[in-house]
Amino acid sequence: MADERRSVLRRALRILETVKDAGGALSLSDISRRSGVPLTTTFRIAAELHEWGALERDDAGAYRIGLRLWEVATGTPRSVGLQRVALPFMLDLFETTHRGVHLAVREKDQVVFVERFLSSETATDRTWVGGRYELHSTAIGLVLLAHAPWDLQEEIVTGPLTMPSWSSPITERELRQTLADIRRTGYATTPIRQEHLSVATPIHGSKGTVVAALSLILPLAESYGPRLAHLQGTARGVSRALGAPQARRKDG
Amino acid sequence: MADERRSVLRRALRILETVKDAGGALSLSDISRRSGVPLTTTFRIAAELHEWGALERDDAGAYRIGLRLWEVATGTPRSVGLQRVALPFMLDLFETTHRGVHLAVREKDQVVFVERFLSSETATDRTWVGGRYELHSTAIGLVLLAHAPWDLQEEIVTGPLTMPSWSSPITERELRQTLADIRRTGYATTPIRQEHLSVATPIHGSKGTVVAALSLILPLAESYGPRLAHLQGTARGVSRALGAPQARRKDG
DNA sequence: AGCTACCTTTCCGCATACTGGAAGCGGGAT
DNA sequence: ATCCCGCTTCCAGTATGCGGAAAGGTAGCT
Repeated sequence: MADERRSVLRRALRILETVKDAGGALSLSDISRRSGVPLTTTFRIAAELHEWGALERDDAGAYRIGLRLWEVATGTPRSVGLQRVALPFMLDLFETTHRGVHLAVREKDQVVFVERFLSSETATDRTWVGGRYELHSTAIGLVLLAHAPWDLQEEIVTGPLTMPSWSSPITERELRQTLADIRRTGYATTPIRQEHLSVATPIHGSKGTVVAALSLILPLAESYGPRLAHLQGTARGVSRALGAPQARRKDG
Repeated sequence: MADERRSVLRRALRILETVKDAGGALSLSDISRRSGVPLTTTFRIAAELHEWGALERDDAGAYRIGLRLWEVATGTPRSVGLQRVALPFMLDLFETTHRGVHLAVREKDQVVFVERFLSSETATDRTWVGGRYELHSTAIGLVLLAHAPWDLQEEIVTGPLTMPSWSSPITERELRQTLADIRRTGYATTPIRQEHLSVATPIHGSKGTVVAALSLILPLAESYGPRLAHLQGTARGVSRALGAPQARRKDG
């Protein structure tokens, strides 16, 4: 908050995010309190956002995210564009395996889930579409990290490696080794809450670089060999549909 | 352009929309030209949007809609919220009928498609998710119009009733009758390009009002009776999942 | 009814944050 | 080597956004 300069635009975006984070509808005063933007200013900006359609008001007058903003977001190449291509492949994988399927991309130093299907047994999964998570603590994030720009990898590898409570800690050395293994073998695995195993593999874009990752959640008991082949086949299918070069091995 | 007062926010939103409408990535100068915002100003605003994540830059430096904006749009109740609830019902309907299925809501005087599945034979369909269309020229729009606020209905009914080229013109009197019929029978039909028939029915929200509509695209030759029952059953399922009161008939 | 409490909206003088032309930079084409 | 086009930085002027104060609204309580 300290270094955040004043600016209508920044405040407007903060207001949008505040409303989004609330989940439901928010009153004007609520927005003002939660965002830290003075009430009068919130009023003015919210009114403008409402006029345009980025915010809507329900019958009680409370604000929520507007359809027009969603329409614009419909044009996001890395989420909607990717999702549109990947959906049929994911559905196919889901129907044949009946295991949780996740599709994610990297946004800076985090992983963002773009689409997912949950099997009944993994329905307790805490992730959600549009949510952000650490790169180094899940298989899907590790795949994305292993193919991220070198300086980002260094930054994360040498940074604090906090892990989920149910997972064992990891050292810098181990993580480096893990990332190298992922690049070599083409897939990553991580246990999930001592009951399941997440297996993830990269998806390549038209320039051959890794643009996303696909993962499958399996019961720990199940051997993952056959599923991995299926997962990788699906990922290859998506990559091909995205126009990826058919090279045998290509890292970005 | 004349009455549109200057304002960073308005210009920022216009820039976002310009980038969205372009479909792909746009250079800074392109954004400036297309949006009519002076180059320097475009530069400043685009930089701010980029910093926040509402815009991204590809490797050529061109701008496209950013993931962060999409994340915020993930919290849009009327599209994503509705879609999340309706998806399984729609998939079920699609799998049993193998006909095009559309889900749409009303935004002011237009219909916006929120989700759809196309059968192979209706793949030439010109609509797209996030697209806007006239309320009075499709079955799904007519359903939404029939349950819209009275003054909006009046405005449209008495306004210019332009129709798609392949469709026959309609008079004010006919349209009023059509809307009344829709409210009475609970569904609407319109022919689509002389080959198909669109059948649509309303979806009710937790307050009993019509919040969306569902449609099915059938070959004109096929009798729509059985499909209509299926469609209405699906719509009832979605309404129930949205917490709609189980009333036999309730108009909003 | 009257009172209180809270939320929304309007008002307005102040000054700050936005503006956009001009000029400098860089890179690709002729 | 020169031109052209697009991106970025600079800067002085002022339009535009700012936010406290006070006026409407509405709901709940005594």
